[in-house]
Amino acid sequence: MPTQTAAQRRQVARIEYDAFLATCPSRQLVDRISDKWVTLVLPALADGPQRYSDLARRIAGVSQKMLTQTLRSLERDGLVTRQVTPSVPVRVDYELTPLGHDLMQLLSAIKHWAELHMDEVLEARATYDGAAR
Amino acid sequence: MPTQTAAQRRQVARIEYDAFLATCPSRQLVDRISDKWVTLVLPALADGPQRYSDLARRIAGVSQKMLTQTLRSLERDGLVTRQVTPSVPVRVDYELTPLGHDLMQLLSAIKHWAELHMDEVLEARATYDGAAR
DNA sequence: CGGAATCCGCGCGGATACTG
DNA sequence: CAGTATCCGCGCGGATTCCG
Repeated sequence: MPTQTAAQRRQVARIEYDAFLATCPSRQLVDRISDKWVTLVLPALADGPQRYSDLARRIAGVSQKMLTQTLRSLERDGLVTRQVTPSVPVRVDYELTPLGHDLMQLLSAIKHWAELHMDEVLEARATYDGAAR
Repeated sequence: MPTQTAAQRRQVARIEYDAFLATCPSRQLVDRISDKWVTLVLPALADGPQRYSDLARRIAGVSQKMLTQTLRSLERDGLVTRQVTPSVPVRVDYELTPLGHDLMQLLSAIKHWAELHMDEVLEARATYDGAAR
């Protein structure tokens, strides 16, 4: 008589498996990097320090919630610094750290690649969709 | 007497604004590239053609639904090709196109960067969390 | 100005079952 | 083996409101 049902054994296997994934360092960073807003915020900081409101305007389409959330996680990961100037009204500047500058260059390369090859992708989509119909 | 309430004007502005974003080509590709599974599938194809089941095993953690969905979108965008061998059982191989190979190199660079600097990020997180508490 | 807090819809994505 | 189809939870992220 089995002490576990098949469903229970599957459940246990899944948990151990997830634990293995959690301990894989690169996977954690890949998840963070492959974030919609991260890939837009970092290149936006390429030209030096930016104010919060400037970022919000440049990355048109982002809500303050997502912008703040993204900046906090980037600060936590040591990729950007947050500089508060206690004037009236308050002024907050964000700047890339050396580490963040490294990553920004990689993401900017992808952004540049996207702009270069967008037409080829659009063409491929048209062909694919046309053949299917 | 205004013909629109403030809420209505805001709504109109939002729609025109979204339309502008939709016509921005690079944004569409950035959205596609900054996909959790895309950044894992493309590097997995770096060593040449891979069978569906091989990919499922290498990218441990992906469901068939997500793997299939990701491969379909990559095929549609002209980044991978799908080769069906009608044997018994069926065999399906996926391979990078020249365009996909280009992008794969950029994503592999990011994956490599993540593996290299994961320790620094973990250290920054520990410092950040420690200071906050 | 630069957030924090709250509410909430809906779409991503996992689990399961079935097919050629 | 390589999918397709269906159900469904839950977390992402937008909208709104309030604060220092």
